[in-house]
Amino acid sequence: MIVENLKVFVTVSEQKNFSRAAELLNLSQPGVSLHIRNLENELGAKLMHRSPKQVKLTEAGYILYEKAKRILDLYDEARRDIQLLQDTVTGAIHVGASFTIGEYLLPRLLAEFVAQYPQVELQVTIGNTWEIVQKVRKKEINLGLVEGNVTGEDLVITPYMKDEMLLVAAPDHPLCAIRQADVGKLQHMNWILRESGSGTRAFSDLFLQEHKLEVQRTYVFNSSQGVKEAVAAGLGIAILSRWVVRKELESEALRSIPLKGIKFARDFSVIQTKDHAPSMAIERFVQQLMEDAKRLKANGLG
Amino acid sequence: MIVENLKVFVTVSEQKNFSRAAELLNLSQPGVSLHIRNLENELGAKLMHRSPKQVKLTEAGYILYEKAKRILDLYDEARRDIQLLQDTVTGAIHVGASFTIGEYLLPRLLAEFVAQYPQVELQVTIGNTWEIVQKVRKKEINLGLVEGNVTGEDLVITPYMKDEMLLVAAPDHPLCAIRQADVGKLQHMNWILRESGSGTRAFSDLFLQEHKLEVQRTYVFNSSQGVKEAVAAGLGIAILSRWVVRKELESEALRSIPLKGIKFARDFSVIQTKDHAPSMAIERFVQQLMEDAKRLKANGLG
DNA sequence: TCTTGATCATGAGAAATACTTATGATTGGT
DNA sequence: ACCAATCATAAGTATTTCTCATGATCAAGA
Repeated sequence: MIVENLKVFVTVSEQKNFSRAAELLNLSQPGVSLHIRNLENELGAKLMHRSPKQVKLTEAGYILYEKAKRILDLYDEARRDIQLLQDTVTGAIHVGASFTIGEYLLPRLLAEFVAQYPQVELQVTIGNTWEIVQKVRKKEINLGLVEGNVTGEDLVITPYMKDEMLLVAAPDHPLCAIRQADVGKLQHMNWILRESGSGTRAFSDLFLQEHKLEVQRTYVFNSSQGVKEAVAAGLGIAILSRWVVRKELESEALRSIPLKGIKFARDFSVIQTKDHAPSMAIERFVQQLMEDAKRLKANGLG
Repeated sequence: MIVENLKVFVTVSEQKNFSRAAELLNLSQPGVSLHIRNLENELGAKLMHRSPKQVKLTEAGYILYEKAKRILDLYDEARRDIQLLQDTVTGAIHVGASFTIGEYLLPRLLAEFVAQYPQVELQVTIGNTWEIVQKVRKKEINLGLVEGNVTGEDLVITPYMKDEMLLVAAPDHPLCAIRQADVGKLQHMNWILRESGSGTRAFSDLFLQEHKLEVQRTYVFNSSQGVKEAVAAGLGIAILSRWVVRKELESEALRSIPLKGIKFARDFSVIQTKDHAPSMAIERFVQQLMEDAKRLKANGLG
């Protein structure tokens, strides 16, 4: 224990007996003597009169005793409060997440959460945005983490983080040669897309539609990994979250193409049903999610 | 330091930076990490989120932080108060003591006192009761510890301990053969006495006079040791404090002769001048003297 | 009076812990 | 892609703590 020295001192003071204190503390009697001697050396004062018949606090000892008792109380309180915090947060959480969030952001968050609340049982379901929203509605999961503009009267939707979307291509793609690409350059391209129902797909569709871009060919994958591989192989271009392509951008396997005057962005949101009060565990989970997002933002990510 | 773990934790919490905390604490950065890890293991909860860009307390960490600050404050208070106690008790004490007290009781008391109040400079003068009283009057010494019935309008005399006097003789002395000696048997004996002015001498004189005892011969020594040697050599008998002959009685070098119906006793007293307020050091010294006497009494001595 | 029991101190060696240096991993900035 | 800052990890060393054995003190009882 952290304050063991003081614990020993208080026990001896109250027992007025080194040997008895040693037993109570599961220690040898010389061990107890040592503790007291250490304290006396550190404080530069004799703390107790010792004799075979009587152990009695000196004045200095009494001063320390009064403080030490309060210190031990405080430490116990701290331990109890922390324990209580963890005990309160029990039960199970079933989290749903879209592929982007579930594969690239959630793992670290979960690790932190279980470290702090080890009593909570966590289950994760990954699916595309549409699937997750459906499961939240059917209460098959407690909360969903998805991207894009989900709507629904029966749902509570809380954006918690900005997500930057990037237009990516293989490094040897013609677009990469252009100094300042603009949207006009994107006509008649081959596009790699996620399947329908995916938030990333919805985002891409919206972009293509808004800028009236003609598409030459499309390839559809139902995983981010597939999309990335296809883009890297030079099969086409894609719009993906920065989180998804972070590693590939660093290793130059993919390249991000900035588009003049266009900043792709969307929100990551928490989706919950309206009706019943969430459990303590869920509340804490959301709280930690928010804090984590804040921390990422402070670090210049988010 | 006793609460070093918490000190490290608080420092890191406030600096929000392990390395900086390490510098402040004169520790290596891994050392700091270790402290925090130990705390986390002991409390079974993660205390801080660590990242190169930010160190932040978890909820459990915040709980501990609040308590830890108060614990450190309490410990500092304790240390300060104890230091204050010892600082207050400074200066010099000049103690005078009669031979009996000075040689047989004072040494242990002094050892205890300097352990508790190391800043006090102690000087001791040993002399017979009369000499000590004179020195107190002349303020050559701060206080005197003497035996017997000292009187004096100008002095404060505080008895603090009973002293038992014993009639002692060599083991082969005729008196030792008598089963129940009484005062009558003490006529025409050889007596070993201390010099005039000694409290022990005054006690002996009073005893001889009260019981109208004729003395055959007297030998006078100005030290207890001399008296004991003379008695042991069979030169005569003497009345001495139990404290003086304790060892000799145990080793059978001398024997105590109980006298029917007579219990020798006198007081040990503290002698101080009336006029000026004693220094803190002197006050504490007297206080400790009293406590020590109480402790001896509790142990069946006094 | 001698022994006995209870108690605390001390010393030596063993076990546990803390500390440091060197190195690795992560992250954000240039 | 590299650099700087920061925390984690590993291995070896140093320090501290612990226990066992023993010694000293003291009072009580045979």
